[in-house]
Amino acid sequence: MTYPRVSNDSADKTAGVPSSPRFPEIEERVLAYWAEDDTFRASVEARDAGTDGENEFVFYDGPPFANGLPHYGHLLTGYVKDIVPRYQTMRGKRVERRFGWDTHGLPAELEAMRLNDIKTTDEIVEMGIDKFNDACRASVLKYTGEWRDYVTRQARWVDFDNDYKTMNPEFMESVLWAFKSLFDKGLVYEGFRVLPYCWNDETPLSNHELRMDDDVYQDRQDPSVTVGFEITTEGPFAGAKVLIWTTTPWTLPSNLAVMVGSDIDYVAVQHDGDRLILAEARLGAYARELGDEPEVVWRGQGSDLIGLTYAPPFSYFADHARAFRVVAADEAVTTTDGTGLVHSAGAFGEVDKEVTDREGIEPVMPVGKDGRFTHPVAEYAGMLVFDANPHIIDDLKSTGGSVTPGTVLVRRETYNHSYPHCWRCREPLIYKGVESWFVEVTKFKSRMLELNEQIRWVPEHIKHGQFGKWLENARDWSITRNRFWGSPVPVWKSDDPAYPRIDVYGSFAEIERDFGRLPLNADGEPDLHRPWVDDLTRPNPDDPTGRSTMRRVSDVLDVWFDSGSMSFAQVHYPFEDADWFDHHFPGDFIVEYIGQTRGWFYTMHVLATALFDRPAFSSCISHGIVLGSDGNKMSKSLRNYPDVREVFDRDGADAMRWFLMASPILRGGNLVVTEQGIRDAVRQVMIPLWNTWYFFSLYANAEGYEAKVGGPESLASTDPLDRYLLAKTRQYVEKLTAELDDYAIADACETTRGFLDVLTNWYVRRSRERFWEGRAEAFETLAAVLDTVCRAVAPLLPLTTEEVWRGLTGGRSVHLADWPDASALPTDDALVAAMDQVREVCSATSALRKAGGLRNRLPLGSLTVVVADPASLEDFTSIVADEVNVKHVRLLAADSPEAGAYGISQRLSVNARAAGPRLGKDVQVAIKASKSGDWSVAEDGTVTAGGLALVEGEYTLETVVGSETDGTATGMLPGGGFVVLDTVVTPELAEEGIARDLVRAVQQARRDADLDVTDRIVLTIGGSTAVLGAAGTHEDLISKETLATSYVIDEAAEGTVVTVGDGETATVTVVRA
RNA sequence: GGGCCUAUAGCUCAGACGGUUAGAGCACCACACUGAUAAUGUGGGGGUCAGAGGUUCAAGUCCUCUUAGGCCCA
Repeated sequence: MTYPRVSNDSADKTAGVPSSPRFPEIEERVLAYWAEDDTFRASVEARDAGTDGENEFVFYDGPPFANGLPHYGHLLTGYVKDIVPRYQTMRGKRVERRFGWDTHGLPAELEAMRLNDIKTTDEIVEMGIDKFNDACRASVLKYTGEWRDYVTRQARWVDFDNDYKTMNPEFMESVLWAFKSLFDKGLVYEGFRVLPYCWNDETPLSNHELRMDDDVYQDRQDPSVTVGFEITTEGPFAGAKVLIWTTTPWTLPSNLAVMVGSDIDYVAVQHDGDRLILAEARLGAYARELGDEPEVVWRGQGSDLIGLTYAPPFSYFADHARAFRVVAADEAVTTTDGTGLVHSAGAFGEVDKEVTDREGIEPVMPVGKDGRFTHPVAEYAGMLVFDANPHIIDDLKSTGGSVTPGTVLVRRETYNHSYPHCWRCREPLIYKGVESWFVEVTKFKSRMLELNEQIRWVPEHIKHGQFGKWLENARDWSITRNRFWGSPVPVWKSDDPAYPRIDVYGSFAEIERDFGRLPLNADGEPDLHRPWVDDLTRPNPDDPTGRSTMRRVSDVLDVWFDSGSMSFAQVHYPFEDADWFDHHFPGDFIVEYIGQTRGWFYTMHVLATALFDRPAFSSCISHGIVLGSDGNKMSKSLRNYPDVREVFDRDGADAMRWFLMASPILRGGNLVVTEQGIRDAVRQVMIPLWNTWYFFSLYANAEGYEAKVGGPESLASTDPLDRYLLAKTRQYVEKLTAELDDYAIADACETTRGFLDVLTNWYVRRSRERFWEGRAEAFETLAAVLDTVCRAVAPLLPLTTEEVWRGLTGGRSVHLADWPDASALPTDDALVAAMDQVREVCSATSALRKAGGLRNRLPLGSLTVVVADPASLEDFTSIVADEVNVKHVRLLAADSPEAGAYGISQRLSVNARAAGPRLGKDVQVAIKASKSGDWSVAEDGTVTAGGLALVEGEYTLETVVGSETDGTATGMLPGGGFVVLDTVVTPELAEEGIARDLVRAVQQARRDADLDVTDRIVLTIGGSTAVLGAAGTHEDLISKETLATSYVIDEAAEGTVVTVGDGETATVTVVRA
């Protein structure tokens, strides 16, 4: 037993290579071997980093937030994160791969709140921030073990021991450094911003959280009101009323302005003694109140109204500076609903805030963090804003409470609309202004766009599409959250506005310098988390009275600030490894799903631009979204996707890898996960590869042959099939290398699938006999190709190729091997082209047999192949003869007289690409003529079609052959030329056909008897006269093919009854010799 | 409402520069082949290339609009 030379199979070593492998079991054994052998570490360390890391390929792991188990999306990304580094490693690069964990943020806090059954931030404070943050820490670490299991099982090589976590003090110190650096560059400021806000959870939500679930937007019924505000500007409009419409009546006490569109047409109409102003386009919608043909007393545009002042609907902020004016907001005002005039409540809407800022109006905030009204809105104080709506409407109707006289309620109704709800508590959100610190992204946006030009995006359209557009519209980034579990905002402020001072810290050392100590947690370790960092206070140095204190602002940083910092924070830059970082930035490669264009890709790019004036990464694959088997988002409750562990156990990690990597998802499309698709990967790729290996081992073992992979014999065969395979392998490796260099992983899979098809369904099938004969050059060739293919496919099927390659070579690991050198393989494009033509010849001949009802085992006399260059096929006539089972193959030149004799007619086809530009419109005439037969060839060879002379190159003339004549059948070849099959069945041929049928019957009997391929047999054949005759004539053939050492022909023999030839009956008996 | 992507066989997708008979894999049917194969080969059915208009001698391909889906933004 020579093969497998090494196997991880602890079972019977003498069993050889299994013909029907159980891939998941093989995978488990390979994984165990890797773990024991520490192959991953060896593969990294086998490559030298080079001077200043010039030989390193830098990969950044985008940190997942591990608050649940990995799903297909994570696995998909993980496979890409494995393939590219594996490939680069084999190309000779040193590729460190550190796993990263995103640990901070609201999801962790919410999980901790759920586990501790608390609902509000007050309860968190009550519980103790230290205890709460301990709970957060525990919750984010809860799944790390499972993640490691899944990632290991999927055969992703990544360093878990030397990982990074965003909550580690070193990481957080680098984050502080980043904040301080931005502050020092003048790129950080404190401001006030409107965000979606959950009053129940007492937290603003990021856009990301807003869209956490599909059902965040739910239909909701809200009251909607149309209210008129009285104009106070002296002049023609005095006393008229501007009509506004809102679905949030509770924002009316905070009204600060009315927005109009400058170019929108407005009218004033007379109604019950009032003049009401609204958009002309909205008159119809108010017919109920205003009548079908209201009396229009004024017409104009929004620009005519701008600057008018009005009495605010409520008197709470009556003296507010610069407020209660009609202002322009062309981008925000439409006439699709409402009145064409929009009320602006400053801090309760994004557009509202933008407009009031522009107009220099300070926002007001009479709503507390719990969503209840506060001072000065006395009538509704303590009421949740939604609960206050009916009271506010009642007061508007009766002009009661603090409603300003002159304000009128024109209409009240209920309004159904899609409204955002908190993804966690399902309560309706409000928009609310909150204090926040910002990175002034707008200041360096143009530089971000410039640096984006240096990034290679896959797919390419992301660069100027989704990512580029997002950059163009970048707004300042709100980086603080009024929460608990996160990196602290390293800002200390004086608590007395009379003595203002702000200190920003960028390191432990700076903190220790000013506070005399480090923030220490309960275990006495330096810890930048709350509450420890909050404990650091000191007297305000700028306060001569000594009474005011420097206190940290209570916010923590947005988690995206953490993950955007990973490139430098994972190595504790600039406190350690500053030199290393300098040579490893930007990173060479990152990959995540397309949504990260506004997440991780974006925050990495923002911070890299602002801090280093460089992009953070050179190449980025941005893949699509994985969908369930029904085309919808994967959902646990719908059970619309196969269980990950079940797939690992049943089909294996390589099958799943192939399915995902070969799919359109890496070109930016979406992917529907189906079990069928995963099984197809096994069938189309893994089994062909494995069976080629099994085939090799079967015959090499039978022969006791050991191939010398890598030796001079490997590529030395002169056999045409071997030379063809080697040349084809070279083409394959060249193509694959180019594709992987381009990150075109799906293309690489398709290329591989096509190559394996040639390998197994042409080379191996056509070479069976030579292997059976034990031909050394065949073994050497196939071994060399298997070695090459294993190495080339190793990144795409790391587990399967490992088992095959080690079994073939006895080496330590295919992943320690070098990427195959295509240039070492013979190049012979002509040979490859000739073989492709040979396959066409066989294909065409098979079709003729099929049409003529001539079964394949029946030998035929001859096949004539008529092609342009018959010499190129000379080496392959025996292959053709064997493949299509004919006695002789004749090659004829297409222009030879004899070939002409087969021709029935000629066909003219016009090459439109060549003739079109010259002939213009007439080319259509020529084409039509060529099809209808209205063309001719003159004596001198001039071709005329439809009366138009064609010049050389504008047409091709082909000989067309008929389907059948007596005793022959003819068929066209796709690339030009044709084949002529001699269909005459002589008695000799018929007899040999029967003999072949007998061989087949005996082989089946051998199998049925469970004989080994090398077992010798005693064979007895009986049957009709024709059968006995064939068995006698072809005794040599039959006994050789079936390994019969004893060969008996006995008319009366009993045995398995089979039908052979043209309805003849035979009996065969097979006994092991 | 805006931006990007997608729309080709029952399914999943290819289709440089526009070139006149639009391909592949899977699935289906028939036949053949099979001592490596869970296969394979041959043939067959299956297409208004989402729709409409335009440019052109010629459009699946280029332009405009529309429709549907996805992603993002508002």
